Amino acid sequence: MDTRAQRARIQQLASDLDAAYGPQHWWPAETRFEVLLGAILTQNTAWTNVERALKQLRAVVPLEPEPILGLAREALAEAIRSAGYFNQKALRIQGFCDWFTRRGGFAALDLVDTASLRGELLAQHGIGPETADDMLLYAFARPVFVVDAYTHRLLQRYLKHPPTRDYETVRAWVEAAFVERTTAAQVQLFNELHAQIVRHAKVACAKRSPDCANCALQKRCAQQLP
DNA sequence: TACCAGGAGAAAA
DNA sequence: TTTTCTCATGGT
Repeated sequence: MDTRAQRARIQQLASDLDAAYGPQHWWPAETRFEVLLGAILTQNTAWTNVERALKQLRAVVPLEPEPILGLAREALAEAIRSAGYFNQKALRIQGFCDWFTRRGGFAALDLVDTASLRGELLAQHGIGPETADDMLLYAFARPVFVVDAYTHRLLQRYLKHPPTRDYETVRAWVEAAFVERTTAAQVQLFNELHAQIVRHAKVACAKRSPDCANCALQKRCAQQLP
């Protein structure tokens, strides 16, 4: 599939998902900093368990970097137990909070260009590409598309012959398909597109099931995988 | 009981 | 460089 056709197909996919599911109102959080916390807590974890962890943590300290840094590592881990991987995530959250405060918080980070900020986020222990892009898109309103396991699965079905599952390559495909839009429009579109892909994975193209009978994208989906 | 969930890092091959 | 292992709770 040539680049132009691929772009058109990704644009069609975004249009189909938007028609099928509409606005998803992501990211569910009361503050921008909660988005950052949630991005770490949700790593390989169902969101319902993240909500429990955030509720428990909020009962212990305000969801802000300094109070969280003031907690003992064990106390933080216990508070976020329900999100799973609690020892790892406690370490990651406090490391991230330390960087965030040293860097001057949102006031300073909002002034950093997107590529540099992404590099800084990826340099933090426990912040991989998906988590960094969650943060960039949903907390910093940067025009970055978040690739997840659902995205790989959906594009495999939708693009017929995807040449790669490489994170950066897939991210570049999707971002390139909307490069002519304004930054604000890209942020809005990537916000909904990622959320709608997650929504779609949950309600229709369930897991690895090859059955697309109830799929909202059935008409144009190239699925029909063996 | 087994599998999966809004991953990432370290170790092994 | 690529693959495999580990981390861990809660829902289905």
